[in-house]
Amino acid sequence: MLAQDTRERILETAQRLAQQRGFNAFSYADISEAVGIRKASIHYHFPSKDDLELALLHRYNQSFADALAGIEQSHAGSAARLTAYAQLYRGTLESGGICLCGMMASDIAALPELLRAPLGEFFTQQSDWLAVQLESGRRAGELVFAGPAILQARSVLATLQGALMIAHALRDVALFDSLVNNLLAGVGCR
Amino acid sequence: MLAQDTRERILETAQRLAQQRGFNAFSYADISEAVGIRKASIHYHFPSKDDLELALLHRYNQSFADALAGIEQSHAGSAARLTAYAQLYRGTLESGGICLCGMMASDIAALPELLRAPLGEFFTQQSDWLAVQLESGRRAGELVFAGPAILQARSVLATLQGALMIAHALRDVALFDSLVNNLLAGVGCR
DNA sequence: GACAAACTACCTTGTAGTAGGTAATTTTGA
DNA sequence: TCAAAATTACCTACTACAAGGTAGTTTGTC
Repeated sequence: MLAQDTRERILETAQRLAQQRGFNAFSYADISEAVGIRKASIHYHFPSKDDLELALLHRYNQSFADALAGIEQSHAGSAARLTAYAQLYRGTLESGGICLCGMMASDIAALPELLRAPLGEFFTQQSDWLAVQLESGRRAGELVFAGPAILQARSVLATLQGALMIAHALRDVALFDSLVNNLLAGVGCR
Repeated sequence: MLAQDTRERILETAQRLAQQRGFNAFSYADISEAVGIRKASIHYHFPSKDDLELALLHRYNQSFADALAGIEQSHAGSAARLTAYAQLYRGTLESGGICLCGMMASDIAALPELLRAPLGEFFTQQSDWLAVQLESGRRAGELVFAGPAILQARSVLATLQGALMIAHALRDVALFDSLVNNLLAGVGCR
């Protein structure tokens, strides 16, 4: 088995566990069992848990950047793009977790300081992208909302994160869907 | 010292730590140090951590019920009541934490099953109260929004929880304030 | 032979929880 | 009424276990 393969499987497992349970509720032993290697071998790839968590965040930011680019390529209108964006979150909900960065935001006070920067980047990245979509949608007459697009973007992000968290706790995907519908209707999506 | 006193101080400390760090990031040792009694004495009041966490949730639900009654008594209009409601969350943010139930929602998969019911009650309690305020505000011509009040109420709750979480992670109270302003403006509050 | 990637075997610390004891207070019954 | 019995609220000292992490070794591949 290739090294990159194992490294990737460790990251995948760690991400899944972190999104499902939280950053202080998964262990090297959990990963070890799921991946099928010994605990010490994980330390070979990620010497400390801090290293693993940092890699997790960077990977997540990158995968979201890719997903945003994918949405822009496959969806033309702003309304369609926002809808597709919400589906990204719905996916994590269906696999039993919340947004990795939402989870990290909750757990931040119990995590190493060096995770703050990439976490901040995530929220900035998402808000900025949403603001671009909202603004261009408004200019095209496709969307309707008041005030600065960046403020509306942050509000959309907060609502999605909150909806994800609540729907996760109540194990109610339909609740998430209805909140997303309401949210999109609020910016003029038909 | 009275027993009720010690019990209460344990609960206060545990709540603060849970809101700041999360349910899997505070220990009996942490509480022991803060309260000034031995670890074993906490087990006298709360035999298991499950017992403590359950008591924490019940206490939180009760304190929120009291707070809602207080708002109804001290604030007349729906807009004023919604504003006061948002300030409840702002308080926890300023003391370095998020909503206890928001934190528990994130951590739910790593927590005992018996906490699900009281957690669900919290979200129902809050949504229902918000729906009453929204509906009566709309009838009085004080508020403006489309669709069922209960859906709008859940949306408001999700946004507040999400805003709290993000502002907590970024340590940015001003961000929370701007999101609250935007949220209230969205239902027609002036 | 050199290196990467895994292994076994261990260490230290921190975790919830238990056993048993003690001093002070409260309850009980002749 | 007042001593015996029970209860409360704490303590010291411990257990069992799981956590992250380390040292040194083996295995397989260029």
